[in-house]
Order: sequence, then C-alpha cells, then structure tokens
Amino acid sequence: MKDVALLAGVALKTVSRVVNEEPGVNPATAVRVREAIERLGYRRNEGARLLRSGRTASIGLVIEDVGDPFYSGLFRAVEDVARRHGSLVFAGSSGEDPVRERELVLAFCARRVDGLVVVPAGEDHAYLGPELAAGMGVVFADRPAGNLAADTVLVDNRGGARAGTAHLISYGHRRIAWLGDSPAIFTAAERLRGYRTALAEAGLPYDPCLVASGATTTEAARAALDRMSALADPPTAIFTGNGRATIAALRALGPRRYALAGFDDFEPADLLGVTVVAQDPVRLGHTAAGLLFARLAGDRDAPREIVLPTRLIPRGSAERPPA
Amino acid sequence: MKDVALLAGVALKTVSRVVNEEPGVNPATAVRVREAIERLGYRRNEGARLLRSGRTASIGLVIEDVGDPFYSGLFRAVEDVARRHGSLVFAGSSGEDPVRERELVLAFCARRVDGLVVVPAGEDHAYLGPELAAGMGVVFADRPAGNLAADTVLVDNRGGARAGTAHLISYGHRRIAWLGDSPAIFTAAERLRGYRTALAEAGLPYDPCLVASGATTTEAARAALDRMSALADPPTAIFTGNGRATIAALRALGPRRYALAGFDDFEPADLLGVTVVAQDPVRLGHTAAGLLFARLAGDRDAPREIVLPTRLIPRGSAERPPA
DNA sequence: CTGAAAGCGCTTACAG
DNA sequence: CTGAAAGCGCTTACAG
Repeated sequence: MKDVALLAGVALKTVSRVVNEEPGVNPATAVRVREAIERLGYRRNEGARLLRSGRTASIGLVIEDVGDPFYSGLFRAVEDVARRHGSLVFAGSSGEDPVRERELVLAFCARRVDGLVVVPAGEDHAYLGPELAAGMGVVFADRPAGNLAADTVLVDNRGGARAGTAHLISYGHRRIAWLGDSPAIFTAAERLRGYRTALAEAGLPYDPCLVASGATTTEAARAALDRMSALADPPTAIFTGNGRATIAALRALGPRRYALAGFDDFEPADLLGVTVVAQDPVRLGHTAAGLLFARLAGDRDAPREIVLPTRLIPRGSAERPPA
Repeated sequence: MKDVALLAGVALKTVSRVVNEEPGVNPATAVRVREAIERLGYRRNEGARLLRSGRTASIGLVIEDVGDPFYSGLFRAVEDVARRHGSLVFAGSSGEDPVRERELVLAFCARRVDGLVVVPAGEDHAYLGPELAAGMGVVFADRPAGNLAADTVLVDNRGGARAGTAHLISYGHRRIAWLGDSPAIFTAAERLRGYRTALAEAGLPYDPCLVASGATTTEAARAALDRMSALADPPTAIFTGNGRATIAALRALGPRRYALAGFDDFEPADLLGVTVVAQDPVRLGHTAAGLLFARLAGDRDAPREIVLPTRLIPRGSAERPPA
C-alpha cells in the first residue's frame, strides 16, 4: 500500500480510502490510485486490516473427518452459511482424537477466527473458556460439549434408533442384532439406548450376545455375525448404528438373509434397497452455523440446545418377517 | 501480551521470549510470565505474529464441492500433508463457477495464504500472476490451469476411459452408450476422447446418437436411455463418465439389462457389483499438496505436470456379452 | 477532498 | 538475562 501511495503520489490514507471505496475521494485521484494498484498487482492484506478491526471474517470447523460423506455434507452447509455472512472457513479433521481436536481448535483460536463449529471428540472443553469470555462464538454440533455451556445442535439419535428398531419389531422380529460404533462415542451410546428402549417397549429382552460395539469394519462385522449365527437362538434382523456399520454389515452378510435397517442414509442406499433412519447433515450444518452467526450478530441469550429429527425411509431390506 | 507483561512486571519482549520458548530467560521470570499467561487466559495472536514474519502457515484449497466424496477425499489428503507441515487449510467450493472460484482464490490471497491448491472451474488464471510473482505457491489439481504456468496434477482421464470402453468391447459390445458430464468440463472432454479412441481402435464407428453429455441426474439419464433404447440399433452397454453419472444410470436402468462400466469408484460400488475405472482422489491430493510444499520449501524448477494412472476394477456389471 | 500521527499485537535488530 | 525502539500493513481519529 505504501508502494501504491508512492507511485500514485498520494498519502497512504488516500489509497486506503480508494481500496475501501470510502466516499469523498476526487475521482481523478481515485483513477490514479487504481492505476497504481493495477500496475503493482497490489492486493490488500486482510490480515493487517483485521488486526485493527478485531474481526477476521473467518470461522473454524472441526469435524471428525473432512473426507467422510456425513461430515463433508455438514461442512458444505456451514460453508454456505459462512459465505452468506462474508466469512471464510478453516476446516480440519480431529480423527476422533481429543488431543488433535484441541490442537486444531487452539490453532484456529490463535488465528483469531470469529467463531467455531466443533464436532467434539473429547470430553473436556473448559480450555475454551477464555475464548468464550473474549466473545468468540462457539457452537457444538452432532455431540454435546464436555463441560462448557455453549450452543449445541444434536440429532435425535435415541428416537431414530428406537424407531428403526421398532420398525423391525413390527415385522415380527424378536432377535435383533446391534452392530455399531463404540458406546464411548456419544451418538453410538444414544442410539444403543434407543435400540434398548424399543426392545423394552415391545417386551423383548436385551441380550448382550446380540450387541457388537465397534463392528464398523467388514472384518469386525463378519466376525460378529459369525458369532451370532452360531447362537442357539440366532438373530433374524440387524440394526446398524451408522453408515459405516451398515455397509460393513452388508458386505459381511453374504448368503445370510437377515432383515436389516441402519442409522444414516448414504448415497446409493436406494439402489441397494436399504432401509435407513436418515439424519440430515446439511440441516445440522445449517442450524449450527446459523446459531453461530446469530451469536456473532450479538445474540446474548442463554446457550441453546436444538435437537433435529430423523426420518425412517423404508426401502425393502427391513420389511420382511423372520426367515 | 501487553497485559501479561504488565501483570508479570516484565517488558513485552520478555513475554514474547517465553511464549516463543526462546532461550536465555531466567527460569524464575519465565515462571512468573507463564503464571500471568494462565491467569489472563492469554493466547498469542498468530495473525499479528505472521504480519511480521511473512508466512501465515495456512494454505487455501478450492474444489468444486467440499461435500462431494471425490473432492472431500482430495481435501483429506491435502489436510494431512498440510498438517505435517504445520499448516492450516482454508477450504471452499467453487460450485463449477469461475466467478466464485476467483472470489475464493482472491479471498485466500487477501488472507496471505502461503499457497493454493486449486481445482479450476474457470479458464482464465492470469489474475494469479501477481501472487505467483510474489512467491505464493500455486498447484492445480484434477484439471489444468487456463493460462498460467504452474504445477499441475492430473489423472489419466483419457487412458482410463479408453481402458473402460475397451473392456466392454472385449466382451463383444459394439454399441456402447456414453453418459457423462458436459464436455465443457475438462475431465469429461478427456474421458469422452478416451471413449472415442477405444471405439476407433476396435474399428467401431462413433455414433453421436449414443452420446448423452450432461446426463448426470437420474432424470437426464432416464431420458437418454429411453431415447437410445428406441433406436433401430440400440446400445447393449453403457460407459458412464463419472460417479454421479454411474449412479444416475443405475437408477435409470430399470429392467434394461445393459452391461455397464463407469469412471470413478464410489463407496459401496462393490456391493452393487459395478465395474469401474477408479481414480485415487487421496493420491491426487497428496501429490498436489506435496508439490505445493516443495515449492514453499524453495523448489524453483520449471512447473511440473504429473499425470496419475487409473485402475480398472471388474466387479461384474460389465463382464457379460450383449443380451 | 487529503494527509500526518498513533496504534492493532506482535517480532526484529540492537543496546545494555 | 532483559528491555526500549522501530516496524510489519493496515485503520482510526483527528486536523487541515
């Protein structure tokens, strides 16, 4: 900017005015400045500008994996909202590691992002206290924060899993296997709870032999299904706790003809005729980002918790009686 | 930092030294400073720091859609490389819009990112000239840049499509339909070229009636297949130009029993038994980011162009003679 | 309509 | 081992 001022023969402040399209600049002067800008290929340094103004017009997004279809859908929605507010998005993957989550969050804070949308991997978020106090917006998505009062957007995991399990029960299944993530993960624990609720409501016993937590790979799913098939009273249906578990189960099923319903919709689930309990990552992202920008716009209400509904989509894999 | 210095009763510079873990600070002083930092919840402002040092330890990534599985895989790979180099990633979606691409790129430049990985939507990248001259690293991925000499990582689209089409031909197909994106998109044009090459090499005529460009939605695919089925000499096989076209074609096929092979692998393609020509988005991202950080480390060689191979994965949908 | 001075939060280069 | 001064590239607040 100094160089531009020199070349145009004006003061720094005048260049600043032209760049910011502030009124009250002689048109002829403005033209001279713009020519100099063009000639020098000058681009304003946003970092320097924002050092004064306080805001960085950027937000940080921490998700489990930017490459995962569910979270990348969420990202897309956050991006859209951010863009509408003139904000850029730093995004990073925690990989379900609390240490990495903290690193990322603090790196974003050090860049002085205006706000943060976080899918928490860890349980402890007290370290965000100073940021919150300093006016940074923080919204947790998909899972609640550990020990920090902040806006949160969740999905009705329990209700969805309950509905999916009840759906299988309504077709006459009494032995329903559960394949899903470790209950150390909030959403998995909630869904397992929904599964148990549906069983209880139907007067069915909860049988730990039918529960495979951590069975989200093909190998693990196969092992679990092999074990369960060998039971005296094997399952006739499966409820899978997330998209990865569903695909793993489908791969592992082989010739077994169990009914199946799964949590999470995925792109060609319709082609596979898989019945799912769908959650909406785009709506999740929209809602979380909406909350964040409302805070940044000055909303000072108490922290909110929003719970989004799920939707059962019957496609054939679940709608059959026990073989 | 000023507040910390005040509270600890030292000069600004001493706080700076402690924060940067520079040697030569009295341990007792350091402890006092660290206490003040803790008490105040102080976090160094990276933006201010980098204003002096020049580097921002961040890069920008422009892809077509952060929510698309192919590009989000690329993102994940770029993130991993960036992380290894201590860099954060701004990411944004161009939505195949050259104007939006330019906006994003310039917004990243204004934030003074150290480098850029761009999947170009537009044809003109001369506007990046000043940045390149100023030492910013720029790598184009998936598609070549318009009119700027910069590192580029591509996929062997032509060779892949040629191999996929030849695969269908090897099973006796002579009438092979093409469903894909508009040839205005570089990768689509290249793949169409590969399809034509395979036909020519087999002595088969190129029939425009069998080519549906823009057929990447279920409706468009259905319309195209309806039209082609009604031909006097209908196709017996389909080659789809990308993942979306493959899924659209599968949805549109209905009772028609065409052989099918498609460009792009997708998550449960194995469950659907779909034969694909797979490209590797993770490798694409790794390679592009690797090139970028090599530049940032001082590599001054002439711009490179790297072309990555594809891999044909037979899964059943293509391996059958004409009905 | 235009500009000189001070300052955003930090580091660099130098002095003690 | 510690600090006062200048400056990174910009804006704010004020004066002319």
